[in-house]
Amino acid sequence: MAGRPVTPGTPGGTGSSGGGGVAGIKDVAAEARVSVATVSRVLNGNPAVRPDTRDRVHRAITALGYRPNGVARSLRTDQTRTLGLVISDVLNPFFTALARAVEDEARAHGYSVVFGNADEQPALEDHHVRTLLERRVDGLLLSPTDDNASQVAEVARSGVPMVFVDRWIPGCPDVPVVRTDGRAAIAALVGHLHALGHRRLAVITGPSTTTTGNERLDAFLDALDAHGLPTPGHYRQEGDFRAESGRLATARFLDLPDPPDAVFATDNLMALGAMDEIRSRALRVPEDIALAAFDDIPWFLHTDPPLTAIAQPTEELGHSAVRALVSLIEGRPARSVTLTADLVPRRSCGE
Amino acid sequence: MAGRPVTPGTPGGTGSSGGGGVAGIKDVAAEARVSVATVSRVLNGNPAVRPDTRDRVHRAITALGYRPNGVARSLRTDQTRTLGLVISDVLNPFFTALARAVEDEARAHGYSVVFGNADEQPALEDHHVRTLLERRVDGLLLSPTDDNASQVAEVARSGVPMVFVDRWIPGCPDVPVVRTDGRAAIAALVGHLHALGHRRLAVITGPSTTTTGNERLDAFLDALDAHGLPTPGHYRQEGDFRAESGRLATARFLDLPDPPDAVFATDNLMALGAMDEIRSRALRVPEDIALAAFDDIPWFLHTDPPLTAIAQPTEELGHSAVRALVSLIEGRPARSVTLTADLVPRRSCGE
DNA sequence: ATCCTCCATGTAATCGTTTCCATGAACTCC
DNA sequence: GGAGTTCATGGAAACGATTACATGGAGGAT
Repeated sequence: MAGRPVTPGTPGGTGSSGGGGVAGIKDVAAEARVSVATVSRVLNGNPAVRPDTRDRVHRAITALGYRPNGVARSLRTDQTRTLGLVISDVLNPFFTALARAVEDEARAHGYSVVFGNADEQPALEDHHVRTLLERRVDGLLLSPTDDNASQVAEVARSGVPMVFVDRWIPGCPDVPVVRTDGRAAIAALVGHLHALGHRRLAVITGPSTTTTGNERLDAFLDALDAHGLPTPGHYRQEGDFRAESGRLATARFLDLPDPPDAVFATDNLMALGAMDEIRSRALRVPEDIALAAFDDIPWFLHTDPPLTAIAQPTEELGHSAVRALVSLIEGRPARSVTLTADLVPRRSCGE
Repeated sequence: MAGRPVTPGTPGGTGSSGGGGVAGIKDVAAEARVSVATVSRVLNGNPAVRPDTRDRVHRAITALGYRPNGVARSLRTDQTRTLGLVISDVLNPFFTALARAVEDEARAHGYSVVFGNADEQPALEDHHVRTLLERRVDGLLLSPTDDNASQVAEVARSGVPMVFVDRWIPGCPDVPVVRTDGRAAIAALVGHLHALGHRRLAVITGPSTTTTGNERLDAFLDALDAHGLPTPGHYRQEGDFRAESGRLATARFLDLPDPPDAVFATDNLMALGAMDEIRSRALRVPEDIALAAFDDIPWFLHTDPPLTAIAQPTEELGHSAVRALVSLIEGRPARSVTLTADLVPRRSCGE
């Protein structure tokens, strides 16, 4: 609120040094007996500085413990060397792994990453996009929570480069999409379930406002069709990609007069919820009901039983997304990238 | 590298608007036919603006899609409304949950959070601290990877408020510590194991350069002592808080002529590694060997068998840490906070 | 010896805000 | 009706860096 009081100061004086504040470029210049321009040149590796001058400046820098002010630098150069990443849910291990991959690749390119956790709430997502834009990030990585394009329009208007990762919003031809195509893996999963004798296959989808939610459902229905399996509406429940919704959906399935003999959760958190519910009813997986999930995580190896899952190349996803975004930032074009997912069969669907 | 070329521009002209760039406060002022000072007042909720003027400015803002430049604002006000959080490992669900709690509380106070993932590497941690300091975060939340205090000294010198969370560095009396005391819970765990008949208790510790590593080991040894149990050196292996080290340590234990009948992993990732190794040898938990972990996570309910764990109040930890840091930032004093952990017994140590 | 070139360095404008102070208009009060 | 108040607004100086342009000295060519 209050801000810092502005003291008039001595015009042409030592500048920022004054009393006991943090050393500024002027202090370094004074200490090294050169101009601020020269200090700046040394800072930026400009070769037009004599070696001895350069040394003198370096000594002054260490003597004063000077650290360049990134804010001032950003204002002048109009770049923050910062990327914004808005993800849907930090507690979801898939997004955590993605975030980590993004940070790694960004650091390799000399960028920091500011995260925003949308928690699957469009309003929070909006908040983060707005904040990141105000902070003038050089580029934005977005995994949209719903298909509301209002924020995206704003971003586009602001001219900030943007890339969609994992999920995207239809009708944004200028925004590259880096994602995984799960169709083939889902088809393989349905084949796997069919081969193991399961015929009543149910699915817990994500929100229909997300592309991943729709795509996974479509692929699942197509695959059922290909195997001549029925697709009754009550074998389909919409979740919100979080554990509780998976539990609820599973409860509805199990309350049915003819419960499914296999459940496919379209993300790992909903699979966790499904397991909660199945366990609370003292049912066994896969004998009583089979279970499979989209997104593989290390814990799935050790669940009871080990869970069959569809694994995305998460790391590659994050790296590609950053590469695309950096291209855009540096004025080069960027193309969309589509990777493929793999089925990892374990015991949860049967032997 | 190149930066933006600086064009001389018309002195006293329209300023930043010029061609097709992003609208600046000058453009808003021109559009609303007021001075930039008035626009700034409206932006900052200064009451000394006539309502009709305020409306005019608001209309201009929306008409131009103006978004204040946070970088310029930060330069002027000397605050970024940003907190830095350097955590040891994003892939560790404990830190993920912590990060989420931190972000929530920070947002409630009007701050954004910039994350740095140290990946348990001191060099990376240094990099992030340096970067965050250059970006002039208003405060720093640190969970130090080792006990090297060099970076901390730098931070202290830079005058940036700092709070340690979870782990800390001894000998920094001015830095508040927000952490969990696990001693009682560890004593309870040892009692639990003893009551179930286990006598050969082994521990996988964290690095001895971390306070949490030392504290958990000490508490464990003290508890063993209290029960009159031996503490042979080969029942102690130092890990690095990551899965692979837990696997390795467990392998060493199992290769012993007299392997332990219970293993306590001092974090969840090392417990995961331990399970990997136990499973690969076709041993059963808890019949062949009991297993318990520090840090509880949702998946532990569904592992085979459900894992006994020590749960930290993660959310409260994150919230308290942010509150302490915000206090410091606003010039108020901040006290250290110590919370307590609880034992959550499940099947992995016996019935 | 003179002029030209090149190189290292300094001077000052600039980025987009915030905020101190000055200004002038509209009131109030006697 | 004049003097003092209050109030809304504008002008201009910062914040700390980068960088175009000016400057002056050394060295080379003639």
